[in-house]
Amino acid sequence: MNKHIKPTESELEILGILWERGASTVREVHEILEQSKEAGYTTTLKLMQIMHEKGILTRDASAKTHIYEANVSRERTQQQLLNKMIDTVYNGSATQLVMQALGHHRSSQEELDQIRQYLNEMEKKQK
Amino acid sequence: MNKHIKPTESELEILGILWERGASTVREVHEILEQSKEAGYTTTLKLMQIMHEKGILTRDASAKTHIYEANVSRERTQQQLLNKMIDTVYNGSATQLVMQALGHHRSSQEELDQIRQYLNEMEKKQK
DNA sequence: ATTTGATTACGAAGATATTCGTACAACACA
DNA sequence: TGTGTTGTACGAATATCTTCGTAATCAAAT
Repeated sequence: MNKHIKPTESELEILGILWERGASTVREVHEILEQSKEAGYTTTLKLMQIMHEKGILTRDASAKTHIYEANVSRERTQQQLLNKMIDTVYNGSATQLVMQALGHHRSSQEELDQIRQYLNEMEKKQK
Repeated sequence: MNKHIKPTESELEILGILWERGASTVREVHEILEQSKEAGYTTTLKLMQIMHEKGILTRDASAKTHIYEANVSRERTQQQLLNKMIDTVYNGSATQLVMQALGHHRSSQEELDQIRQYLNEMEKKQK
């Protein structure tokens, strides 16, 4: 089965936090969420419970305070969203997306080199 | 005023078509939409009417068959979605996104060169 | 043991998005 | 003029997402 991940906006925010922190309690997630967004605690709780029902999160409920963890990989989710975006918004051109991404974010010298190296490797493989 | 664009999934699909085709009738949009999605004609109509109400589309209603056009630029919308995506899903790293985009889409030699050239220009500007 | 604080469970309200049936208007042409 | 076709308007049903109040549960502190 090739599970089709389609997290909502709010769910993505929570996933982002769990990917960064790893397994966490609702309170921990909520406290980070609060920094950028106004929300009640039970709202965050409910969201995470629903995500658990959907299978997006796993949880350890052995202790009173449950511990949640992302059950979809960051990479898979990234790739899925990226593909969708290239398809609908960039009309299929990954190159367009790449250049726009580069154009609007200051990249360090190291990052530019990293990308260049990546390009070189890709070229070799093509031959 | 800096309008904050936040098209829904369905709206994005329609925008994508209008960006490609330019001003179009509901039927024209609908026929393209049908190729990748199942939907009734009136559903597409309603969506485009709502988008018009929201200001996402303009329309010429002088003739019986109305003609719709995107009222948000592709670039602005791309940038907005891209930023959001880099922020939440790529943890702020545009470089990560760029490499993943390159890694999963066969790029032609021309495209690779184009990107390299772009990198060089960016480097010059930095100094 | 009782109180206090933190946590989860549950349900429901509100908001938004999606879908489509039906009615009405305009047009085409036999 | 009458009939069929194509289009828009409108409203409503459905689905989904988001938010939060309240009650029940558990644990720690007094």
